[in-house]
Amino acid sequence: MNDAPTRQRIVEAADQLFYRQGFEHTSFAHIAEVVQISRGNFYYHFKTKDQLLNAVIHARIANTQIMLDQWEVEGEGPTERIRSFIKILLMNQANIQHYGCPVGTLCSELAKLNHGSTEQANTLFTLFRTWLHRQFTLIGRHDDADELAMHLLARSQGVATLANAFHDPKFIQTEVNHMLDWLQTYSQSSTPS
Amino acid sequence: MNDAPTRQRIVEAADQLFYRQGFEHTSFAHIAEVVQISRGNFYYHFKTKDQLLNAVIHARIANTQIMLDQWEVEGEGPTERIRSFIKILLMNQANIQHYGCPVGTLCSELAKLNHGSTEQANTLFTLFRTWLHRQFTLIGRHDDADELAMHLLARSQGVATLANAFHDPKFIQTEVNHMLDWLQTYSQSSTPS
DNA sequence: GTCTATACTGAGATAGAC
DNA sequence: GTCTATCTCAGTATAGAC
Repeated sequence: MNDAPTRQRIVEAADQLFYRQGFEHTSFAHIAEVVQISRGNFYYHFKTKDQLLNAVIHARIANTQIMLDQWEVEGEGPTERIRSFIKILLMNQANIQHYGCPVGTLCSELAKLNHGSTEQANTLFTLFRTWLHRQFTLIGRHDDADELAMHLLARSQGVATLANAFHDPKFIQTEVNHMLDWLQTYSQSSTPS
Repeated sequence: MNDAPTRQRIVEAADQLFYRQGFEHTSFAHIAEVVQISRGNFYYHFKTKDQLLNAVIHARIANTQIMLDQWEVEGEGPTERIRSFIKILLMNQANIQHYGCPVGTLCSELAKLNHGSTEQANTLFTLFRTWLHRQFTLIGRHDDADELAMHLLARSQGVATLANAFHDPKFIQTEVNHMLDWLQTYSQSSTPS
């Protein structure tokens, strides 16, 4: 099924289970079952559950960076790139309806647990924030690039949360359209005053 | 400290702890400690943790309904009432930065736990949704009242999630202002085509 | 209605053989 | 690097005295 080194397979399985069931609710036993190893073997690779969480967060950070770099290369311009961001709501529609946003739900859970890795998880948000910031700056919104970045981030977060509660694909589509329209009003002013 | 019947004190303490620490992370021992009763006594009032959760959700539904009714009475018109909704982000600013939105975080957690009370918790969202729906209808937006309600709900959810991650009061204020501006564009068209 | 005592379970974590 | 066996502890839940 998967020939990757055990450590990596553990991280991948944990990543999925943390997303689908939450960090706290996911037990070593469950992960071990998915990876098809014994619980004992587990501790050869990760001494504690928190260590595993850190590995998962770092993997997510790396994967997110790769995705953002990809958008940077593929997108013809900043507006087109921001569109890529907005459209992940559609790309991951099914998962979002089932489990919410992987970033938002993890950060919320860790914040409640008062967990030491809360800030590490929040850097996932920061990754998107600074990337969007750069795109809006390129559009010419030097003064409010961060504000626009946060605004868009907040809107997609909200859509994910409600989509998770109401399971309504039409709602996601409608909100994505609104966000694309909203973006369009800024891209037209690409040569600012 | 609190002379209310024990059952009610348990529900109130659980409500707070579920909000601050999450449902799963909160133990009977912790609640019992807050309420100053023994763990054994606990089971006289609630046979299971799920029963307690249901009591908490119903208490929240009742309290939310009271708040919405209050806004209905106090607000001079639908626009003013919707402003009350938007401004809870400022009213509860401190709590939201610490613990996120009480509705959103509970629904997200229960969805991940695949918990039987997920739908019950989601009715909290529905309460706001239908209330906002009515206000937008009164403004004259008969055709897209629900869409506008969901849109506003989503935006406040997103703001709560990011405020929880970044702890930035200025961000909340900025977004609230944007929402109030957005609302204003609709209230002016109160006599629709 | 409230208490103490206790049973039962599952989870994180360790030791040591292979 | 992987396994089995085991420890410890916290959490839910029950029984029964007061």
